[in-house]
Amino acid sequence: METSQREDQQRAAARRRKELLEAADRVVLRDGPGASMNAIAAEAGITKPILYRHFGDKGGLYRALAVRHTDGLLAGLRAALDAPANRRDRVERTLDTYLAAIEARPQVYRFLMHPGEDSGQPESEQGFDAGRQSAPLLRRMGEELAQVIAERVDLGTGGEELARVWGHGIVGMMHAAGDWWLRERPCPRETLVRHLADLLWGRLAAAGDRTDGPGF
Amino acid sequence: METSQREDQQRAAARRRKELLEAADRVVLRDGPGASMNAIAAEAGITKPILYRHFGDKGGLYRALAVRHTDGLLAGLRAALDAPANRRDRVERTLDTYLAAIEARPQVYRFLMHPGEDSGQPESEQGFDAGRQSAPLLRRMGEELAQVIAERVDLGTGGEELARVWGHGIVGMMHAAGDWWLRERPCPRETLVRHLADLLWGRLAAAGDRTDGPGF
DNA sequence: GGATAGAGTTACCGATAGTAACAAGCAGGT
DNA sequence: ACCTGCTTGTTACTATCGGTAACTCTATCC
Repeated sequence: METSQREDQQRAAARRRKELLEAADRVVLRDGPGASMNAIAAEAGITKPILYRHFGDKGGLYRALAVRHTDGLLAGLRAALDAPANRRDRVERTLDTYLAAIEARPQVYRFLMHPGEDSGQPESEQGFDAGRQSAPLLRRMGEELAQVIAERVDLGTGGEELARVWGHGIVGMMHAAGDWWLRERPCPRETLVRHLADLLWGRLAAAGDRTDGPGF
Repeated sequence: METSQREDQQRAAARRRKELLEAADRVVLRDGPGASMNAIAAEAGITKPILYRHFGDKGGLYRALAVRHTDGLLAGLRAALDAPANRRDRVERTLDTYLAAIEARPQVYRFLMHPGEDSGQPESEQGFDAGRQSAPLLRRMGEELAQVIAERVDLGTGGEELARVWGHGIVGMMHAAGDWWLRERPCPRETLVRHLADLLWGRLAAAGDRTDGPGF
């Protein structure tokens, strides 16, 4: 059995690429999304042009980095979404999976979602990049959820379009609420999950008007 | 009546600042969020250091720009939110106000929300800035909505916290769905508004499971 | 031994944010 | 008349960053 030279080289390149990505990960998590290509190359023990040979440009590197993390998160969400349970439980578990992920690794979250903000010391403002990572993650999650909704919920005619609207809308709700919650931590995670599920369960429509209060 | 020299100067400075912001607006809307300080200064008929004297740094300029647009949008949303109508109508009108705004001026929207993406020709990737504008707008809208919810909806004890969760969640839903809709335009605006309002009205909870389809 | 291919380096380019340092107009006080 | 102080404006510069061209080194295959 002869592993051809070609195959060997390709495997070596893939391994190298993975090493570079891990180095980039360390730097980005340490220096924030403003990490420079020079810094990443130095962390990997090499120099810039090699990074460019592997990833094309900075966007390519950051995209590869984002895909790594995004895939991990999406796998978890898919599991929660497809679990054998009633709908309310599935929704709560999915919300909780997402929130637990961003709670556990806020640095990664900020890299994926808020690539414009430094995470560490108040460094110079310039040079951050890869702003376009957040939208793809949100969009991928939205499409994923839309598909699950369309598959498992009976929405009648035109349900496919409705499912997509809801998929993106629910993901956006989860994202914005999670972002706010991560910043202010106003309540424990389960509470947030319950509140959001309540919202999706129509509690806003069911609640009565307030008639008390000053002036009424 | 002596207008003191000091007051005159301050008014002149404010007027100048407004002119500069208008020039910056034109450039940003033409060149996308990657507009350089040099380009903005040239459009205003001056040179860079003056911009820096007025706005401190690029973030300051972009922040001032964002505040301008954000205030306009928020005023419209407040009006729709406080209109004398039943809750469903208010919700639909608010959603429609937001979506109409981003539909009418997508360039402004992209500047506020996706500062990382060029809008025009595929220019060089570097130099965009002011990534942190989108979060403040979303947060301000979330807090605004939370306040209206807390004021007008009876949510029982702990309602204030619930209102904030919902405020941010609903704003995120609106934002993500709007972003997706603006990109793909899969349906007319009224349809999107109705779908989102239906989601908030608990139609997801009320719908039955699908039992048809291949394999079941 | 000599050609070939990849990994790696140095040294550079062009653009950008941001900053001195300096010049010109214009008030008011002496 | 002259100086002082303030604002507006300029030119010319620095530092940094993304990205690239051209070169070297090493190992492998013929």
